[in-house]
Formats: sequence, C-alpha cells, structure tokens
Amino acid sequence: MSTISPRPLRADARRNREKVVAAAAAAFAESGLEAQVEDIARRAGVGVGTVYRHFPTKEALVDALAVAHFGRLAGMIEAALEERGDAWEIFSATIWRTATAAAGDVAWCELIGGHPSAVDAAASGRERLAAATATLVERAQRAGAMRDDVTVADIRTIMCGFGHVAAAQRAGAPLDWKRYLRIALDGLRAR
Amino acid sequence: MSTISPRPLRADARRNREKVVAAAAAAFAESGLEAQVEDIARRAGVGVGTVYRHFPTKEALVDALAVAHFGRLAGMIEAALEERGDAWEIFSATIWRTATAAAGDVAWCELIGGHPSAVDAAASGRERLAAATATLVERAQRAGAMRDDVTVADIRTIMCGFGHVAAAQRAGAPLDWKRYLRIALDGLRAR
DNA sequence: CGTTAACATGAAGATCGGTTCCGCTTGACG
DNA sequence: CGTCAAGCGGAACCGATCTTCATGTTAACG
Repeated sequence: MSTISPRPLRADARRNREKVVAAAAAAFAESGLEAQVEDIARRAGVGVGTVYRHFPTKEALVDALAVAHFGRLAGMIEAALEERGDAWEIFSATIWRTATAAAGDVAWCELIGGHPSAVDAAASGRERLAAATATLVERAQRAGAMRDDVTVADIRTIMCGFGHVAAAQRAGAPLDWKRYLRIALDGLRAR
Repeated sequence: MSTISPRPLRADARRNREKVVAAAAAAFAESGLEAQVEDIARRAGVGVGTVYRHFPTKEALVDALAVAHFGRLAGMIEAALEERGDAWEIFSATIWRTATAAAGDVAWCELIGGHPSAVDAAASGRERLAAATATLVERAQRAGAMRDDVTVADIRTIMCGFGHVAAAQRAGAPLDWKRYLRIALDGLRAR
C-alpha cells in the first residue's frame, strides 16, 4: 500500500529536502534529539520555514530518523542471520557491531535508550529488529552458549542501558560503554 | 565549618520549608526531575514564591535532593562494610538493596542514571559512595568471587544503566530492571 | 518569454516553564 | 495591643523553542 504521489517534487524542493535530512542527521548525531530546528536549518543552508515545509513537525523529523536508524539496526541483525559459524561468536560480534555503529551518534544512542518519542513511527523497524534478534538468541542458546532464561526483552533492556551509557559518555560522563557491553555480554553467557 | 545562622527561622517559615521539601521529594519521585515548580508548590500548599524563598532555584532543590539520595546510598554501602560473611553475597545483596530503594523513585533513578545537573552538590556523597564501593569490590575480588578486572568505575557504569532502565520502566517502557541487574551482576562474577 | 503554482524565507506568534516582585499577611517581641 | 521585619502569594515577566504566515522567489511548462 504505497502512497500515490499526486505531484512529483520540484527539483529544488527535492534538493532542499535532502539537505534538510542530511543536516538533521548531522545535528542530531552531534547534539542528540534536543538539537534545535534552527540549527538544522542553518546547517542545511535553508530557512526554518523550509524545514517545516518538508516535515510538519520536529517530531516528524525525529521519526524519520528513528525509522532509518532502527531499519539499519534490523538490517545488521538480519545480515548476521546469514552467517555461519559459532553461534555465540556471531551473536556477540553482531551486538558489538551494532553498538559501535550507534555509539558515534548521540541521537541514535538516545533512540536505543528508549526515548519516548518516535517510538511509534519506528515500530515496524523495531519489530524486524526483535524478530531477527530472537532468532540470533535462540541459536546461541541451542549451541549452549547463552543462558536459557534470556529473552529478546532482556537484550532490549541491556541495549537500552547501553544507549544511555553511550549517550552520557559522549556528553562527557566518565563512563565506558565498551566496559558496559563486555560485562553485560558476559552476564548473558551460559556458565 | 558550620554556617552561623544570623537569624533563626520563623516558626511558620520552618514549617513551610519542610512542606516544600516533602512536596518536592514526592513530586520528583513521581514525575522525575522535570517535575514543575508549580506542582511542587501546589502539593506543599504554598505559592511558588514560597518555594523560591527557601530555594533560590529549582536546581538548588534538586541539589538538596541529590545530596540526600547519594548520602543515603553511601550509608547503605558503608553499612554493608560492617557485615561479615561471604563477600559476594554481601556485595550482590547490597547492590540489590540500593537498587530496590532507588527503583521506586523516578528522580533517584535519574540521578543515578547520571543526569548532568546536581552532580556537583552531591559530590561528597558520591565520593563516599565510591570509596565504600571500592572496598566492597575489593573484598569480593579477594574472595575470588568477582572478576579481577572490575573497577568501581564499572559499578558506576552498570548502575548508571540501571538508573535509566528503572526510570524508563517506571515511565511505562516494557523493561525490567530486575532482569537487568541479574544479568549485570552475573557479568561481574568470576568465571 | 509569460504565467502560475510550488516553494523559500525569517520575522512574528504561541507556548511552556522557571523566576521575579510588589502588595498583603503574620509571627515575634516589647 | 501595636509595631514591623520576615514571610507569603501568585500574577506578571522572561528566555528559550517550536510553529505559523505573509511576502518574495523560482522551477515548470506552453
């Protein structure tokens, strides 16, 4: 059910839209979700009005970003499902890979951390993410490498904590998300 | 170096101050640090002006709360140092105890989670907390029950994640701070 | 080239939450 | 009881942000 686009976007409008999206991604990555619309407009080299022409609300912009980020995460996990080899290795390497990707982007960390907004729009991405993760977890458990009582919800919880730690670290807190992950992953492992 | 109080507080003023402190604690516990001054005043049954008479700033109010909370945490850890018995048992039971105490109070969770503000005022509490925790960790390691590479900073990181997870859970997120703690503590344990 | 609908702009508007301040009230004290 | 400084109330103020809108600009198309 793709939406029919009654009118194709004008050339300059399309260009500006892309500039806005890129600027928003950069601003959010650097300052987190509280980045200001005016800053985004400035980075994009357009007026705030233009931002609002393409996205009715700042939240819509965040939503778009959330969809992209969660989609990317889902893609990474789904790709891991194709890999062959030690199930625990695949699982932990995948977690590290996704965490490393997210850690450099404050907004991404905040979204993973479970920021209330934008959750709805990214719902389908979250679904895919959860489904793929469930398979990954199951395989690790079948291999006897992961505690049997672990569920996808636990992974989500762990990653929620990760997002917060990573965001805080980037904001200057004396924390270390890599230490966090090492400990958490060890906690997931079978004894 | 106790501050000399040039004028003892008037009776009604002292009463009001206490009401404000209690109301603030309740409001913050329920709504987190973003609880509004007006709400605090309403709960206390006073005007906002009265709140500001006793605390020059909302931040000062948060600071006072932070000092109290971190002091309480430090007290709990210090009390644990007096206990005799299995070092790991003492350590993990203490973590559970502190976490359980904090989990019912959104603001407390947020403070543990590392909310930027109020950190300075509670510095001494944090110091005590860190010192006592260091001893607890060291003992658990001497007993061979905790991984040798774990440091106080790791505990702080873990608890930072805990604070966020617990706060999010209280805000309605489908998370479980107990599961989080179980996994994290297992990750700290020696293999 | 002319027409026009789409688009861009950024100052002004709306809102929200912390903070101030002035007029009124009240506890303290002789 | 009278005086008055301390204390109180809460409407008004202020700064920060998101959002709108009236006006000017430009791509698209014949």
